Amino acid sequence: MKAEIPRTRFGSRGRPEESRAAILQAAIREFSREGVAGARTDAIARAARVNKALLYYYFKDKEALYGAVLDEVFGGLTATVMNVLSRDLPPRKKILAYAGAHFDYVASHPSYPRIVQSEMMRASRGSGAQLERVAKQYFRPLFGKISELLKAGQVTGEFRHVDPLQFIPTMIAVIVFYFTNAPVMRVMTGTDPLAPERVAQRRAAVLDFISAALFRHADGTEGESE
Amino acid sequence: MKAEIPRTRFGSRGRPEESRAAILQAAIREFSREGVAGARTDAIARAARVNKALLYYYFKDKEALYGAVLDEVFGGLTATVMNVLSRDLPPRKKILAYAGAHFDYVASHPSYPRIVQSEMMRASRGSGAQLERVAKQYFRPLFGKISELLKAGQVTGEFRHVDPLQFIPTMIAVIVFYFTNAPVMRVMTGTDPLAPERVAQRRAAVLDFISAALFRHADGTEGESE
DNA sequence: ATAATCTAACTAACTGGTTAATTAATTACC
DNA sequence: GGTAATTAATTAACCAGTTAGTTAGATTAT
Repeated sequence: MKAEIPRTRFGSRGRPEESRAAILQAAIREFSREGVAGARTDAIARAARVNKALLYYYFKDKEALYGAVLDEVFGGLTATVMNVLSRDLPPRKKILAYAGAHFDYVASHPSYPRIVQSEMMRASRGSGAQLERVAKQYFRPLFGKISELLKAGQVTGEFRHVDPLQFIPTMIAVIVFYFTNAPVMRVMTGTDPLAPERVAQRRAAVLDFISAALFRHADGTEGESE
Repeated sequence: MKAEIPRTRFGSRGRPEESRAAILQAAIREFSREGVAGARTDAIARAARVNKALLYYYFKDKEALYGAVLDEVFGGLTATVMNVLSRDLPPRKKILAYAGAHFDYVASHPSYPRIVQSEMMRASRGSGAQLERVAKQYFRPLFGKISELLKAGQVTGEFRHVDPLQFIPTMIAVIVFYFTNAPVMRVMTGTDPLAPERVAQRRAAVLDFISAALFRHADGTEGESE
């Protein structure tokens, strides 16, 4: 009756891993575009070319699916970036290598910073569990590594004396903000902020800012707060 | 006889202005906590101690209410900050006064940065209209003023040569990021990032970063990207 | 078989928005 | 000056459309 369907869908009896992966990717896009509350499970299933019930076969519920998305996103980022931080480099080079890698990762995964940002903002109730998990699992080690690096740079005299608790968030802000706010920039400039040359320009500016704010200059200029 | 102008808003029981204001304030809290999609009109009505239908009496629909919230938030911020930027001050003092004012405004309105940030991230479809309006109405003039200021500082030689299109978003990122990410910081440090002394500490760090990144130092150190 | 993978169809709860009625201040009119 | 009409402000109850999540069964590799 309806046996031959040359549809691209890997319907029943396909590669289960592919189904799962398709759901995850679709979920990343949907969550990043609409936010946790705005994301529709139907839309995710449709985008993944899968029946909605399959989401619930692979993931407990919407929140768990979101959790998996967070792991995918933060996992990928920290893997990339921690690798760079483990290399044996002098402090100045290393901090710039880290910032560059972080920037590049974000730049090449346009939906990621939106998810990161919106997760970071989730304060209240139940969501807190997810945030706590993510912060401890991914951010804490990252923070630790970068703190060490800052300390090392201060010991060699290459870096100004900055408080990691202030400087690290600042650095991440500078790296990420451009991408989360691309929509605004698009409206204001009328051009596409994600065009390759614009991104390259931003990259240079970010590294310049970090250098200016962190590196001790030729003369003895200082000026730390605390 | 008394046919004057009792323009003082006649109505019935209750203070209508108070009801409207209560709705707006409740909406600010709800939208900032839950996001646009996550915000529940029932919850807003409950928090404002008002019947839900009254929201729709004062505002066309949820989206219009959200628009009013945006105007409240962005209006308040730009009013404060534009005032500072119009003062007659030397560039260095003025940029720090601006950054300080921006920081203080955000610090004293804890739910505002969340709204700002989540609005900035709304890219796609229908929401675009709202974002475009806000960007043109509030951000554009602010951008213009700060650009002039940067130019003035460069002319007098006090500032490094930076591209406003890069520097302004960076500066705003540094000012705002700490507050949007307070939940994460709370988890990571175990302390309250919004405690007064922590906020004061952050304020100093922000101004320090901006100084380091923008002010030309005693020696001839330069280093701009573009 | 049988166990893993997948789907059509369904439902219970929720959510934005509406409606029709109610209350009280103001005004029109005698 | 009294009172009926008017109008703003407000609410209880409701509805139609969504939405997350379920169920019962189909398909297929081993």
